[in-house]
Amino acid sequence: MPVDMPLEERVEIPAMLLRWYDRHARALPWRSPPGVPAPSPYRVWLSEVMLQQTTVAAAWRYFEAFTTRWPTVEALAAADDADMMAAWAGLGYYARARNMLACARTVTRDHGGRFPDNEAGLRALPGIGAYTAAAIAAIAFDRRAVVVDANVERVVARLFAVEEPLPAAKSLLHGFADSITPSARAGDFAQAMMDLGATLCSPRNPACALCPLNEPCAARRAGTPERFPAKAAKKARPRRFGTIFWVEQDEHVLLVRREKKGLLGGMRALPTGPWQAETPGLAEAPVTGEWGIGATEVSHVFTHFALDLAIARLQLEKGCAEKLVGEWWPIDRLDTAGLPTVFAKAARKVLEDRNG
DNA sequence: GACTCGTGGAC
DNA sequence: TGTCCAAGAGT
Repeated sequence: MPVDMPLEERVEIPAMLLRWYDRHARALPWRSPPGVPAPSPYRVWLSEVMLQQTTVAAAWRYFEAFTTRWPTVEALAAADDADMMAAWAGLGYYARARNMLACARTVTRDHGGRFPDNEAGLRALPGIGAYTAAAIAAIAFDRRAVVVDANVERVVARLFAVEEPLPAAKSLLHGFADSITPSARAGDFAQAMMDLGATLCSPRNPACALCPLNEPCAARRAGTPERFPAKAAKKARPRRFGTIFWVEQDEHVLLVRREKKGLLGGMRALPTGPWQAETPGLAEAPVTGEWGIGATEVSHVFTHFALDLAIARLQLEKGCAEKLVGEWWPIDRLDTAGLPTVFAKAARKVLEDRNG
C-alpha cells in the first residue's frame, strides 16, 4: 500500500475532486449531470466500449447513431451483423464491434436483457475488460470500483510522483488509485478523475493553476508535472507495401468481406494482395487481366505499421460474366458500404481520378 | 509481458 | 512531416 502521502491529506482528495466536478463536469451525450440518476446500463456500456482508445469527439456521433438506431440492448442483439459492422466503420478497432454484438446477444439471451450489476459479472462478458467492468459498475450501478484508464494513470502518477515507467507501473498506479477511491458517488468520482485528466491534467501542458488537486500533488510540488507518467521507449513502426484491386463493371465495384479475425476483421473491403516489406505488384489479384497501375497510391498509418498501397484498376466488359467472390456495389452509393477508412481513402482517390 | 488491433487531432 | 496520444481488450 502506498504511504508517501500522509493519510490526512489523502482522505481529502475525493471531496476536493467532487467539488470541482460539480461545477466543471463536461456535458456528454452518454452522461447525466452530477447528482442526476445515471443513464441506462446499456448506454453506459455502449459509450464505454466506444471510448476504448478513442477520443470523445470521435465517439460522439457514433453513440448518437447507435442509440437512435438500436435504443435497447435487445434491439442491438437483433441487429444484422453486416449492418452493425457498417455502422461502426471508421471508428477503428473492429474487434470491439464484433465483441459488442456478442455481448448484446449474451446479455439478451442469458441475462434477460439486464447487464450484471457487479464487476465480476460484467468482466465475464465479451469486450469488457478490467477497466470497462469497473467503469460500468461505478457509473451505471454506483458500486465502488477502482476505475483506471490512461487519464487516471496520469493523474495518479502525478499526485504521487511515481517514477516507475509504464506499463510496469500499472499495478502500482492501481494501488494508488484504490487508496483515493471513495465508497460514495462512485460513478461521479470515476468520471471526475477522467475529466480532470482530459482537461486540466493533460499530457503535455497541465493547467496546474486551475487544478483542484494542485495542493497535494507531488509532481506539481516538484515543478515538473509533465514528466509523469514515465513511459518505456516505443519501438519503431515498420513500413509495409501492398496493392488494392479496383475492379469495375457497369458502374459497380467489387467488394469483399475480410476474414473474421485479424486486421479490419469482418469488415467489407476492397480486394487487396498481401501487405509486406516489398511491393507485391499484382500478386493475389482477384482476376487476371490488363490491370492498370497508375500513380494512384494511398498511404495509411495503423498502430503498429505504416502502409503504402498502390491501386490497380481493371474495367470489365458489361455483361461479361466473370465469377468473382464478393459483392458488386454501386459506385455512386459506395459511402453506404461501411468501408474502413483505409479503403474509403482509396475509393476517394480512384473517384477523384475518374471524375476530375 | 509483449503483441496485435484504427483513427484522427494536437503540437 | 513525424510523434504522441486517446474512457483497452484479447491472446
